[in-house]
Amino acid sequence: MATPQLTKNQTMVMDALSHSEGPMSAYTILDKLRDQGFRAPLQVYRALDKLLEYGLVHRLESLNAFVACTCPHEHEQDHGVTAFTICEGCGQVTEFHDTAIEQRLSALTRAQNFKTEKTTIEIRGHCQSCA
Amino acid sequence: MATPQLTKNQTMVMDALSHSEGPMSAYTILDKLRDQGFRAPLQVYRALDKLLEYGLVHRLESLNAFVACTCPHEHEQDHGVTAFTICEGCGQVTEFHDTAIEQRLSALTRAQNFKTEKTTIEIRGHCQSCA
DNA sequence: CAATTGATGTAATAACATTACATTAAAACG
DNA sequence: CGTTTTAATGTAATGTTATTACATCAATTG
Ligand SMILES: [Zn+2]
Ligand SMILES: [Zn+2]
Ligand SMILES: [Zn+2]
Ligand SMILES: [Zn+2]
Repeated sequence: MATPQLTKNQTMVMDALSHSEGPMSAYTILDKLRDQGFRAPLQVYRALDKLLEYGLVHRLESLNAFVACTCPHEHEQDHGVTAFTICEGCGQVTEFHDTAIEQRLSALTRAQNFKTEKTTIEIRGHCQSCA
Repeated sequence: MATPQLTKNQTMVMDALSHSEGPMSAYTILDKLRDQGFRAPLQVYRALDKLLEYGLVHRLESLNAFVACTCPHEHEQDHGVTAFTICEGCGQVTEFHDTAIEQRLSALTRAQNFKTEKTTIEIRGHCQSCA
């Protein structure tokens, strides 16, 4: 699915995430955008839903927060299994992809006849600077 | 860390999870235990904190819910990386462990000098029956 | 027994997310 | 162009998940 032109609200949320150092919760995004006219959580959640659908943003399940995708390649379609390291010290999030992991998980789920739709891999710990 | 004797509240929460078909949210557990004297969320959350610490229970980040550990071996200590398949259809959760995944993740995090404390792997999709 | 530590009870509040309904903007079509 | 349809937005209310604060009680320790 090619990414369509973003709407006004989608663009504002995307910009907020892109310019952020780390992940932000929906309510943090809302606060950042209040002086640009945002009033209600739903404005953020609706924009996030689309951005997630387009693959421009990822949700971090263990933080209830969102980050802009840092994949180098374009977001034309699904970019396979995405994994993250998340530093408890500085909040830094690093996105990475690994085909070995992907293939191993694929083999394991195939063995139990499980049809995968979405895979979450989040590694909490401390980065080099915060160790 | 050897698992100490469970307290009254911890035992009730553990039993509720053990006898449940699938994962339960903290508030669902609270409702199940109301007629056994539970009144407030904190009674559940405090018990869950301990059960998680002892490795008897796992938290599913993508569901905000909890399941009893189904590991065959005893819970004397950390049982490495735990992964789950979660069926969107019937709610069935399957816990599994794989050293290949564990080693690959270990290599990847070591490469970025990241010190792992907790790893979350959750695979959402449909089980064989619900495919 | 006094002091400390761990567990519990209760209320209030914070943080995260969705439902419902009205309105407006954009796209598709004759 | 005007009509129909679809997508996006605005707003309020509510639902769900989790924590803070403070008082009490029980078990352990010296
Ligand atoms: Zn990405
Ligand atoms: Zn750090
Ligand atoms: Zn387990
Ligand atoms: Zn199923």
